[in-house]
Amino acid sequence: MSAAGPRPASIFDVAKRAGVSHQTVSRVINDAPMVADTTRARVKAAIADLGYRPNRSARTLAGGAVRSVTVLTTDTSLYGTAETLRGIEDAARDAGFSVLISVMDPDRAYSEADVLERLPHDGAPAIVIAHDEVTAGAMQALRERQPGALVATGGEHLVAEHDSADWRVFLDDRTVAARATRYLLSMGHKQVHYLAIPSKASRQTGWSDALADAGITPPEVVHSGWSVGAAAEAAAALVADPSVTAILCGNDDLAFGVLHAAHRAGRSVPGDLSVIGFDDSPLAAYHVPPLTTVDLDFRGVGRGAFELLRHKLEGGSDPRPSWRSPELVVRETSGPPRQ
Amino acid sequence: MSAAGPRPASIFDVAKRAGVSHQTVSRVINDAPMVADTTRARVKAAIADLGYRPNRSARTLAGGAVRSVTVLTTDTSLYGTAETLRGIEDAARDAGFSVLISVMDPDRAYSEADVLERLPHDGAPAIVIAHDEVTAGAMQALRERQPGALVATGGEHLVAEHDSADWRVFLDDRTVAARATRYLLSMGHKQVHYLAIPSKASRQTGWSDALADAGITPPEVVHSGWSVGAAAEAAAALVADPSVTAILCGNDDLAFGVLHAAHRAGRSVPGDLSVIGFDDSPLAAYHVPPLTTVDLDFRGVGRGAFELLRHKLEGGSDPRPSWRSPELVVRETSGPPRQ
DNA sequence: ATGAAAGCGCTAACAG
DNA sequence: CTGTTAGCGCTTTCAT
Repeated sequence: MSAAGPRPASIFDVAKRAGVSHQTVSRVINDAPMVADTTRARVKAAIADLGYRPNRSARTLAGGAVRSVTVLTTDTSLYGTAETLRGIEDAARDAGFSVLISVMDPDRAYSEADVLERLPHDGAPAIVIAHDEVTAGAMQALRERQPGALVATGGEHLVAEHDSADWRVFLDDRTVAARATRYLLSMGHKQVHYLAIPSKASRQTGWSDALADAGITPPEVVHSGWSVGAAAEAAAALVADPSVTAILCGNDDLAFGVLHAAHRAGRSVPGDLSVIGFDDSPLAAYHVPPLTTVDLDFRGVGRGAFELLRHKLEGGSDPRPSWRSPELVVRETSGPPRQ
Repeated sequence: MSAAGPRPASIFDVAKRAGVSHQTVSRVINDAPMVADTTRARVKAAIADLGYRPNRSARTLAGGAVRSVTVLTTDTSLYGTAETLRGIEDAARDAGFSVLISVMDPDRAYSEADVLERLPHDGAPAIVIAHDEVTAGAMQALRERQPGALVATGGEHLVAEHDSADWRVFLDDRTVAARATRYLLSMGHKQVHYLAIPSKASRQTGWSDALADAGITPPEVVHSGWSVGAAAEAAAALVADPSVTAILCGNDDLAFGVLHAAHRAGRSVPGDLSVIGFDDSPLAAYHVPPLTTVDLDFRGVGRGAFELLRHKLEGGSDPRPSWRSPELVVRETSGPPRQ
């Protein structure tokens, strides 16, 4: 009813076999200096013979350097989240960290204690992928309890401006949203509508700012769930309205939903209607027609989040942002309005 | 340069504050019987006051019941993998387990030691989402080292038939692949082609079996990578061939790629060409045109994998498969060949 | 119903 | 360069 057979080899077994103290073994497995080459070799041989592998729990407990990150998120299947996670994993693996992932329910309420409960122990390093109320709450809770061991991605809108930014990593989707909106305007569209993802994304701000700058009153935002299906429904009325010629969508999935709805409503794209998404998900370029969207380097941001966390943990050289800036990728779902 | 401020409260702090021994506190946090109600209340109050939370590493080290699973996989962004992971997470959370995820590089070679390295300690419970050589290798390595603490999903083709199935959980995609093939044949297609995902999936076997049963020699399989783009390229020649009227694709992404290629080649779907995918990913129903595909309950399988693992760990009632069987979902990318 | 003692496997701080 | 001594915070097992 239980796991394996005999008790796994411990550091003491290795020590005995190599004829050294357990401490020397510890030094070897931690690549510490001050070990004679011959000793090191002998220990390594013993390790190999015994199939010894260090016990992570023991290491953590004994207070060695931290080697794990917990990622808090609500939905691993959303493109942005999944990619960010990938980036974190990549970077963490390179650094020899293991990744714990804790998925929260977007429809539940979490107390501070509930959030802390998700860490392996108090003060454990964490990265929050914040894009909704639940994750934003988790972010705040950890921010207060362990500011030195927290990094969050996203949520630009969620924190006060004066707050130091040394614990957050995000893409400037606001600026690019404004750019996308201006691009549509410049092609002759008189108005640009916005179909919003559930998260209060700053891209919405960029959109309305750009409209305001152009002297246009932003129309009412249409809200959608995260799924393609939800978007298709939410946008049904919008696409049916012949006066609507351009829709900016909170992400690619919503854009696909809009495209579907437009097709059903008999409106051609981009002839009757221009549609722009956010994410540049893998399908965007291969949709029929290919989707105009915004390239968002979530994977890079994930890497950046990990690097920043590690920096906070261990010091060392300041990590510099290394991800691509958001960029508008014009494909075939956008064009001038048909006159 | 380090985490939080003062040392987090330990079981001893709680004990002192509640005026009991640390052992009693342990009993309380483990819901053990044999604790007076008043004592229990007092301890709980102390826990709340101090904001105490048990340290997972210490618990694990001390040999308490295991409360974590490590999931080994190669790609968290593939639909099937992501959904399976979701299912595992859901079930694990319900059971109070934490989920460790270890993502392997599909293009690397891993020794047995490399695989074991990814577990927090020897004998730690693991679930392998096996769908390529790397994960299949990990599955075998763990199978040998710790048969009692391993469950794998997928990989029906990877193990000998006589092997007991008490550690694997999978969808019967072979049968449904045969059914899909027969469905195409029954509509009048003389031949059905297959665009394969990199993984040696049993759906390919189902396809060729169905053709053979119908007295048709299966055409050469066309191989594709996992991405939509790769599929579009891999299928370019196939879709350009007017004698090809039906293509079964290894998954939905490949199908989207084929649809894209077909569009570029000027072949109409389903008039000139029928296309069927696997997965019923969220986009399938909303593609233009909606994709005929196979519903695969990965999330259910993920749950099932966790339940099975837990059963192996703790005994208890036999978990029964609770996921949906694969089912063909006919939408608008399939039909009779144009005569 | 509660407490005391021992130890899980490891690292840290000190001795040599 | 190497060994010794203390814990880390918790759960056993055995007393009481």
